[in-house]
Amino acid sequence: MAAISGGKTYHHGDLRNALICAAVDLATDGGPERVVLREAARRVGVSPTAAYRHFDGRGELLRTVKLHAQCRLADSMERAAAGEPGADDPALAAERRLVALCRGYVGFAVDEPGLYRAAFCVPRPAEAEESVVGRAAATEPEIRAFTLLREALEGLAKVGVPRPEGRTAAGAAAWSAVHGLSLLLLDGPLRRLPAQRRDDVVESTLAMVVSGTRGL
Amino acid sequence: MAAISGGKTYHHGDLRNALICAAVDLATDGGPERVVLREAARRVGVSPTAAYRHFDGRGELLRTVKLHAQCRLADSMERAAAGEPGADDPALAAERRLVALCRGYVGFAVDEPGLYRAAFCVPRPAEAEESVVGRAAATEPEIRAFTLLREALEGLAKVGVPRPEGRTAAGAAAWSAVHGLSLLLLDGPLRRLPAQRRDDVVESTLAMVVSGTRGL
DNA sequence: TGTACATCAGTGAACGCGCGTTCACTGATGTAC
DNA sequence: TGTACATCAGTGAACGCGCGTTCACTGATGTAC
Repeated sequence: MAAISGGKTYHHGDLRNALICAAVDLATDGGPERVVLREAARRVGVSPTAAYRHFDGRGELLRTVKLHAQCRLADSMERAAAGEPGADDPALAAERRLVALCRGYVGFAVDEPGLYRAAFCVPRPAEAEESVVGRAAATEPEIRAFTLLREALEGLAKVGVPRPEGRTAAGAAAWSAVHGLSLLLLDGPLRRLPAQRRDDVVESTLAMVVSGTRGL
Repeated sequence: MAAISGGKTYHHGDLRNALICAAVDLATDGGPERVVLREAARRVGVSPTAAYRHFDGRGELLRTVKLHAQCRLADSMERAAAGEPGADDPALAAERRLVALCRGYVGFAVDEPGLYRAAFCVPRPAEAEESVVGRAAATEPEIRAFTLLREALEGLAKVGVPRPEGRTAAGAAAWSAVHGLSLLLLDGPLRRLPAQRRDDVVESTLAMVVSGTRGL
């Protein structure tokens, strides 16, 4: 039942959440591979063993961080879209929303590189193979970031822009563009671009997405 | 001087290259983090220490693999472009070349995921920080894959398609699209797409690139 | 209200692992006289 | 052509590190009577 409220409760009170927070911090400054069970426990001031009361092991801790990071990414997108002024022309409004979502996506990647990478990290081999057997090929829930992009494109479709048959693919294309851009900016050869040039590249890419999906 | 020729020469004959090959093999099936100095030495049948005659350490070995992977990527792009039939209309020819290069890019990523990831791996923190001081902010050589894309866009420009001021940015945008697409297909949520659907997504993305850069 | 007991959430020490790297060394090769 | 020696390319054992995980345990909490 665990009274969730603050302070030092009896044992620890909320160790699971404390560990998640520590692990998220680790990911924030160092990416997913920095998420280390022992270090998380250390930061919370607890023995490594204690973590096993709350998680199956390192894998589950990391998976939790990954989900958290995905939420944060989607939040950033929605925040960016919420700040966008509407427009009388619904097609223009839909286009603006799409662009804003993309800007929120790339913005999150640039501001929180570690978390961003965690959102897309991939479990180590052993686990991945077996889990397909174990969980009957569990279909992973669609990432909200992608849902947002897809819906924005559907909004465009309503006012007649992208043709229905290409719509899912258009979503994937748009996603590819912002995802690739983000990674080139973070880890890739665009890493050292000064902020001004970076914004240019971001805007060009978004222009490509908008005018490019118009044709699909 | 080392007579490079085959067989077991005196000491080893060509240990440096043998280690590189082993390390490339490791990267090929496991990505950059699988590149482990001890394992490379083991595969060649040599003590780990021997590697230090030829490399500064693990970092240098990995950097060598990375360069190799980048070359392979560019080769794949050029091969794809070479197979493309020309066209009477130079604008069409230029567009086809761009698309072929992109197809070669994504094709390499899909066929050689480990190497592809190695081509874009990023050195561990400590090294990165210090090397900037040590090598006076050495500008890394431009990746040939990007040069190819940029030149293809310049080809398009000659026949009047993208406007000059946006050309570099257009290159980055195109690169972003194929890079992001590749990673979503490899590690990301598009990982489990059946081959047919995957091709659809690839073609849509390429269509977005072409029609999208036309407007820049 | 008080006591006995089950349960839950932690501890601390230890395991085995594989890594990168360093040490003092040895044995093969090539070179000068 | 033969010998002494420098150099080069390897060996083998060891270091320290930090990790994930398991073990038998202890101490605090909540519950039944």
